Amino acid sequence: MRVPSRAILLNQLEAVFQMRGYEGATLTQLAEATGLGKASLYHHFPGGKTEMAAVLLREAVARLEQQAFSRLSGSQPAPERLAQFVAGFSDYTEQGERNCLVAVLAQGSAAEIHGNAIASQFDIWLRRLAAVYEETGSRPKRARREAEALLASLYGYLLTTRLLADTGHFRRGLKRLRKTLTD
Amino acid sequence: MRVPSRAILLNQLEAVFQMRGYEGATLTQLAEATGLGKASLYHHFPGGKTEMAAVLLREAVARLEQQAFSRLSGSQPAPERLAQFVAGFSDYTEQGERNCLVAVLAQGSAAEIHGNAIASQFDIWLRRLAAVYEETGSRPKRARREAEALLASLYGYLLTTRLLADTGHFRRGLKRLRKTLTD
DNA sequence: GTCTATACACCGATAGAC
DNA sequence: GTCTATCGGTGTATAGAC
Repeated sequence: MRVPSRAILLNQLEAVFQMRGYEGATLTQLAEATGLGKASLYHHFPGGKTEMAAVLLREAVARLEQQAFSRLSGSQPAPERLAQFVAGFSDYTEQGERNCLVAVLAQGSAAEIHGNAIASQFDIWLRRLAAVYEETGSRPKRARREAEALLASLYGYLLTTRLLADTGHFRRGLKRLRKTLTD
Repeated sequence: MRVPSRAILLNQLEAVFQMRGYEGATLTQLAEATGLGKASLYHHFPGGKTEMAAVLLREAVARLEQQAFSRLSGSQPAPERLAQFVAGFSDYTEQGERNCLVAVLAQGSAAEIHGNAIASQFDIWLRRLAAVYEETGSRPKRARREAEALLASLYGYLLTTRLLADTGHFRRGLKRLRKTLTD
């Protein structure tokens, strides 16, 4: 396998933060998940947990962009692009199996560091979604509300899937959501 | 003041758990928020953080029942009752200012203790919501999906409101949601 | 680049005086 | 019912050998 080992390492670390949250992820758990010793983690991330979270956050935003939001700019009709975006979001979360790190890092003490960056990133995303809704004929204000409703639904399904401990809930919910978008 | 001081104490503790999460809420912070010493907290909750979380969870479920779900059983038309339920949920979260403790305790290490109870409680809530949707003419399967979509939207708005750091987002979203229910 | 061993702060929790 | 003082354990982080 010629997969950059750095990517594997980041994926393993991300899994711990997703499951335990920022405060809940201890260096012992992060070390176990990666198969490295604590000191070795500090070789890769001299800044410790703080740096890990910062790197993983940038990485998560980039992946969301690539897998979901990039599908908003295409040649298909606007509703079809929105449905593709929802499908991309599902891919990003691995069909609801994994949480979104952006949401994870917006809570607790991590929010004090990353809160502003996350808030402005979400506003950018909402503008892009709203622009697509405007193509469907909605006026700016209404388009913004529709964009907000869509993101709330996506993150809502992601959250309630955890509350219900059932990823089938996520898959069915997003399927339904895609259908309402293309009707 | 003739307000039961126990209620004030619980409210102060709940605020810390809501803002910092279960792991993030330290005894030092809990003590500071209540104006008590750590040892005094152990007088009220001999089981420590574990007991606080358990008591607060029961209390939160009871308040959700009282403020939101109880409005599903009334004499008005089903859509109107659903809108009332949404309004009650808004009250419960103080218009998005405060997070839902049930959602907070479904994450990290607290999930290992309370996860099962939370999952079955949410299933009960979904059944009650689905029953109301059935009154509007939806078949059981569809009613269940509509119930899931409604809860996902509510908790989604609560989450994205935190991501955006803007409670106006929550108020507008729920207003919009109520409107779609009664149309 | 990985390890063992360790430093030191803070965590949850308890003892015991008042 | 509240406090101060303190315990043992674990958290993050570092030193230094290999």
